Amino acid sequence: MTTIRDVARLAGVGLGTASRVVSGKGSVSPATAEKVRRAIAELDFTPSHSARALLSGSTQMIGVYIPLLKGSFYPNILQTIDSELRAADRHMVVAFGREATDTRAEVCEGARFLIERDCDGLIVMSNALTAEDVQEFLRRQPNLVVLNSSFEALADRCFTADHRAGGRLAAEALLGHGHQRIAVIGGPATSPDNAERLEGFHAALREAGIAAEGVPSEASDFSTAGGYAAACRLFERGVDCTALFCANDEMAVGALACCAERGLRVPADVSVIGYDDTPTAEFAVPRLTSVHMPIREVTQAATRMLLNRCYDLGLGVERQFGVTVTVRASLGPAPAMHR
Amino acid sequence: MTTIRDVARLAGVGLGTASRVVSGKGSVSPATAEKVRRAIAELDFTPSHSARALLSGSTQMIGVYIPLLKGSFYPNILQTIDSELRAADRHMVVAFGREATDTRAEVCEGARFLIERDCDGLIVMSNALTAEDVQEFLRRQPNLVVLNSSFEALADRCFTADHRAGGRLAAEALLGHGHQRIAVIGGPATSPDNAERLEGFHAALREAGIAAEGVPSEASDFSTAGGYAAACRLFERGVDCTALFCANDEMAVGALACCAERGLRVPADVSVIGYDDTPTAEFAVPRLTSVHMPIREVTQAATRMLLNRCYDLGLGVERQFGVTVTVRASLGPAPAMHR
DNA sequence: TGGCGGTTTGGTAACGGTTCCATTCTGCCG
DNA sequence: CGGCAGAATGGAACCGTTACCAAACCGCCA
Repeated sequence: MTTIRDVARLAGVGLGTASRVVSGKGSVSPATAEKVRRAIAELDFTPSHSARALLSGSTQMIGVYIPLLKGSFYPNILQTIDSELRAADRHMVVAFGREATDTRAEVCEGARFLIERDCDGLIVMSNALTAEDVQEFLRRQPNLVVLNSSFEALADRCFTADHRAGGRLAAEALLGHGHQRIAVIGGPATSPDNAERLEGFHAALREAGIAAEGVPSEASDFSTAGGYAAACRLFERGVDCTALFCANDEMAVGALACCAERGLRVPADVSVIGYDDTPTAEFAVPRLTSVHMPIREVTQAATRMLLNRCYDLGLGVERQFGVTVTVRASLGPAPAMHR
Repeated sequence: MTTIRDVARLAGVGLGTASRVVSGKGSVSPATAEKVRRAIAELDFTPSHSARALLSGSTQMIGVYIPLLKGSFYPNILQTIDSELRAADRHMVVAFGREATDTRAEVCEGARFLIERDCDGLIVMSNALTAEDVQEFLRRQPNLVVLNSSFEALADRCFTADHRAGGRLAAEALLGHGHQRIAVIGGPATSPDNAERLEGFHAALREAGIAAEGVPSEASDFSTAGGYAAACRLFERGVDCTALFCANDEMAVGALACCAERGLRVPADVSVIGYDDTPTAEFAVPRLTSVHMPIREVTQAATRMLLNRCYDLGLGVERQFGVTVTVRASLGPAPAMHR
C-alpha cells in the first residue's frame, strides 16, 4: 500500500502539501503541484477510504436492505438505486432477505447489519416492516428512507406509489371491458401494500354495485408458484369468472400458466390483469395487462432524498407519482355468455 | 457517536482494558469485564468499522461487479453471494452495469470504482470481460475471482459451469426426441460463454450428421425482447424447423411469445429448449425445458474461494459442476410430418 | 519476608489521511 | 531598502481502534 507519506517523500515535499494536491483544497504553487502529481502517478497512489472515513466520520456508503430477490420487481429497484448513487459517486452496501420465513426478523437483522457497518444512510424496503421497527432503526440511523411502504407518522421518509389508486385502476379496466364476475388473487394478508391495492380495487367494484363478498378470492405470497397454486384453487372451487385480478405480476404469470394448462383461453375465456408492470409482463403468453407503477421514479426520489439528507446535495425530489394501466393482450371484453 | 474512550471512562478503566473486553482478546478479570460490559450496554456502543479498517488494513467488504440486472439470472447470483458473505459476517459492496452499450468499458469502470473503495476482494462477472482486463484488475487487487467466464491463463480464479457440455446436452435432448430440423437463437457473438454452448451444441449435431451450415440461426442479445425479435426473424425467413434451441431462457421466453402470437403450438408444432433453467422457465407457457446450470453451486464455490483467499477461512470449494437438462412441456417428439 | 511467575492493567504508538497553525518565502508598495 | 500582506509550505494533532510494552499486583513458595 502506498500512502500519502510515500508520495510526499518522493516528491520532496511536506505531508500537508501532498495532501493539498490530492484534495485540491488550499494553495500550492504550480511547480510543486506538478511534482506531487508526478509522484502520485508513479506510485499509483489512491487515498485510503478508511482513513478518510475515520477522520471525516462519513463512509460515503449507503446501505440498502432488500427482500429476497424473486421475480423482476426488486432487481429493477436495486439497479435504479445504484445508478443514482454512482452518479453521486457514492457506494451501495447491500443486505438481502434470505428466506420467506419470518421476514420481519430478517429485515431487522439486515438493518442492524448495515447500521453497524457505519453507512451514512439507509434505504429499507420490505412489506413485513412495522412503524415501530422503523422508529427503532431511526434511533440508530437518522438518515433513513423507506421504499414501497407507507407509515403515516413517517410520511416524509416513505416513498411509494398510490396503491389504492392502482387497485382502483385495475377494477376500472376490468369493468370498462364489461366484466362483472371477477376473481382476485391477493398477496400476503400481512402486507400493507397488498391491502391497499385490494382496498382500492374493491372500492371501485363497490361503486359499480359489486360487493367484496361476491368476489371470489385467494390469498397467496406474491410468487409465481403461489399464483399458480392460487389460480388452481380458484378453478377447483368451481369459481366462474370472466376476469382475474392478481395483486402482482409474478402471481399473474403463475395464473396464466394455470389457465394454459386447464385449456382456458386468455382473454377469450378469462381476462387476467396484473400489477407492477414488471418486465416479465411484456412477454408473458399472452402479453399481460398490468397496472403500471412508476417504480423507477419512486426509487429515484427516495434515493435522492436520502442523498440530500446525507450530503446536502440539493437534488430534485419528486413526491407525486402517477399510476397507469398498460393494456396488453391478456385483457379482452367479457365473453357474452360464460361457458 | 460514542467511542471506546467513553466506555472506558464510564467503566472507570483504561483504554486497553475496554478494548480487550470488546475484542475478547487478552485477559481481563471477570469483575472488570462486567463493569465494561455494563458501560457498553448503557452507551449503546458499537466499535467503528472505519477505525478498525484503518488499523487492520481490512474493510471486511467484498466488492461485486454484476452486469445490468435483467431477467432472473443475475439476481439469483447476487442473492447467493450475499448468503455466503453474511454467513462469514462480511459485507457486499455492489456496482452494476448500467446500459447495454460498451459493456466492456462499464465493467472496467465498475471494477475500478470497487477497487478504489478498498474492498478486501472482488467478484467480477461479465461476458464482455477480456483476459487483459482481468490481469489489469489483478495488478491492483490480487484477491479476485471471475464468475461465469473462463480464461485459460487464470483458470484457478474462474468459476463457471461447462457450457460445452451444456450445449451438447441441449442438442442430445432434441435429437433424442427425433428432431432433425433444428434452429438456433444465439447470444451476442462477442460473448465467450455463448460461443462455448453453441460449440457444444453444434459438435453434438455434427456427430448426428447435421452440419452447422444446415442449422438456421439468429444472433441476439440474451434479452427477452431480443429473443422475441430473433424468433420473428427466423420465421419470417421461412425457416422450417421442428425444434428451437435458445442460448438462454430469457430469449426462449421471447421465442415462446413469438410462437404464441404466430399460432405455432409448442411443442406440437415446434419444441423449444432454453438454457440456464432460471426460475422463469418453470412457469413459462408452456413450461420451458432448459439446460440446468448449477449456478448456485458455482457462485457458492467462487465466493468461498475468495473468502478463503481474503480471510483464510478454509471453506470447502467445489470445482466440478454437473450440467443437466430439466425437461418440461416445451419439449416434445418431432412431428411426424411438418406442416 | 523476599523473590518470582503470571495475571491484570493503563498508557502510548500506530494505521493514513486532513486540518490547522506557525513559519518561511515572495512580491509589492511606501 | 524596510515593512507588510498574502501565498506557500512543513509539521503536529487528531479521528477511533488495537497491539504492544511496562508497570503494578496477586499469590505462592522458599
